[in-house]
Amino acid sequence: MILPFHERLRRHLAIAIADRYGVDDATMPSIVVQTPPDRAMGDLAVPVAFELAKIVRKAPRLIAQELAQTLGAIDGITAIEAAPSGYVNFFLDRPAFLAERVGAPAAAVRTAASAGKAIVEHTAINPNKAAHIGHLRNAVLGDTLARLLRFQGRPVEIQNYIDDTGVQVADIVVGFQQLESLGLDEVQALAAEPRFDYYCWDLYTKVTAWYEADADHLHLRAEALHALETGGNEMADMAAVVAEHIVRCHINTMARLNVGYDLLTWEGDILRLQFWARAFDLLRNAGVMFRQEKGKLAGCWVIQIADDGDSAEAAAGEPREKVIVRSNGTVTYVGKDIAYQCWKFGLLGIDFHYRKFADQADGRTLWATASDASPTGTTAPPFGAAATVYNVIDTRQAYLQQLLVQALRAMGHADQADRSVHVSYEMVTLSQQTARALGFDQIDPSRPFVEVSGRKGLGVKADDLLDRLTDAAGGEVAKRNPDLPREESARIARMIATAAVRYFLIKYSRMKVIIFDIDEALSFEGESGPYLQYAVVRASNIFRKLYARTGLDERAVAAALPTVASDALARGDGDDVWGLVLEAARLDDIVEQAVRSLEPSVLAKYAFGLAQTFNAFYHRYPIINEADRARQRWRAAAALYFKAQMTRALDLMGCEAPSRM
RNA sequence: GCGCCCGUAGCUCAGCUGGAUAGAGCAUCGGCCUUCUAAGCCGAGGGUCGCAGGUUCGAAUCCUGCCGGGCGCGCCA
Repeated sequence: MILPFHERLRRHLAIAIADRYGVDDATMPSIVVQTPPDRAMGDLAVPVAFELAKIVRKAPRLIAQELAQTLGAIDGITAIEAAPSGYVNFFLDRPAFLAERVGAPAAAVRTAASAGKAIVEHTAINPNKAAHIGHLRNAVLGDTLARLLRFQGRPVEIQNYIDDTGVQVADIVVGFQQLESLGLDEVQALAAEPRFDYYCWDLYTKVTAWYEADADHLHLRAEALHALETGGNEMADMAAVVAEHIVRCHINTMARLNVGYDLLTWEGDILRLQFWARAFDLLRNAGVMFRQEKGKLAGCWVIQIADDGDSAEAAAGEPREKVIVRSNGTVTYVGKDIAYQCWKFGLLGIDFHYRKFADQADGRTLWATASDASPTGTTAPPFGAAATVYNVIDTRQAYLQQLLVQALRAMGHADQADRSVHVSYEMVTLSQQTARALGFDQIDPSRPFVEVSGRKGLGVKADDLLDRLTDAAGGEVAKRNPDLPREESARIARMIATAAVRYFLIKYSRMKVIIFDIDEALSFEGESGPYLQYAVVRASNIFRKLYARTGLDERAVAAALPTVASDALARGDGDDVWGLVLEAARLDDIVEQAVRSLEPSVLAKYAFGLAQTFNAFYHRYPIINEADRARQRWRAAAALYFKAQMTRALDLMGCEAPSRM
């Protein structure tokens, strides 16, 4: 909508209410604009008469009637009716509304860019094994959020944190050395092979079992971890090889889902560039962090936790403290995270060096942090220093994220604390059936689901899932479109697989545990990504034929509309056609709502409903064979508008609309 | 023990800042392919919105307390 229609309506109503009832700004009830359940009732509905009933001491029905009279003519609105129930209902000027939108460029940018840059951090998979469906939920949520923000005109920077110096990578190094007896060169050669991430997936499982078999083995992990943090040794070199190659595997997997990034932030660089030392000073000088001298945490640097609940410590009369620097001088995960978060807001006063990491399919360059200045002299765009930071991390880390915000606030950065958003979401688990199908027999049948575990190798690998979906989609495409060149058919199969996965992971609200069932995920019917794509394909087919037959093109359809009178959109007969138009017009509001609630599922549900509306329209109102030219044009215009809006919705979900399927 | 999340149809889930008869997909049953691709459409059955109170003209939605399930609370990340 060019000028938010609801806002204009609210203003008119506020004036009318003030005029008629003498209600001033202070007592003015909030005016909610909603959609009536039935198109015949109206296009917009306002229940404000219920609120006013209290103030004015009159029946809502009467108030609604009086408001409808008082309002008078409003541009773009053809009728105002007071429903017996007490609602005030508005009818839009249907032909004008549609004519204005058909063929119009992408929806208007609403949020001013002045809101500042947003950083969205997502994915952050430990670079020691293949990505699984749990990781996909994170990436898809983050990527969709980034697209939604960009749609609103917000500058967005997508970062992917790479924990290349953590225990998980250390475990793989231990595995190579202890279990496979491989040296650096051999690992290097192995890493260059395809599916290195799959190889490590299995190795990781073996190492875990090896630790469990003998607890003495664990000291080797500690050794490796220390070597990784120190750097400049064979273990660290091997870890670097592993991490670099696994990250490339992850990037390729994500690219299959149209997920891309702007920057990879390597933990190793945070360590080498002394980001932590800087954050340490800031925390200490602000008095947030101090050295504990007594008790069991003696020798640690800790921060006190604002804890209103009663933890074991609080019950014992001890203040709750979180260790930031261990007594052996190493920094914890929380410490590194605080440093990173500070850098994201530009509070550290120092920056990374950068290197080009890869070129991505959409043309964007993927950069990575570096510890040394680039010898080639390529200059990277400015990174960090955001106004808002969205961290997409599962809900199990809610406590840590809360801590991070507390630390920022305690350091005196209340503003940044307020703009640190934890986009939390529930985990992806496996259905009993799917876990069994994967060959896991040690499953407790009394539990509602089976938790995915990278350590145990229990999970559906992302690439396996995508392969299966692509195969299935390819078969369907070939069956329906035997004349399609193989290459084209493969391209479409990929689009369908992507949409199937992305939609599946987006349709649940964030705080719902997804119990992944392979058969359900493989379905292309009903509420699924392919269903949405199919609706667009049907619309495309209409226009391919219509243009060929009539010589009209999109422009001609749009241009001819304002002069064509028809009951195709009239109240009564035209309700269905108009219903499609109005539904398609809601995209902007939906995006707004999805961002406000950080809930991409809102967009998914809307898109599905819109596709359903179109499919019903499609079956009832023929276009090509419609003899009445005026009707044909208005219907074509409605379908055209649907196609444009649905394509935008798909794009926001990271999905493409195939030409055929 | 404390904190957070979930509880709506047989199953999986929507239900926007409280508002017009509680919706969808899957599953079941019954229709629709000489007419824009049936990955579709139309119809039927199926719900004490976990339970009990409270606020309100009005509660699936807000508040309180229970019940059931999940997760988190480390010198791990």
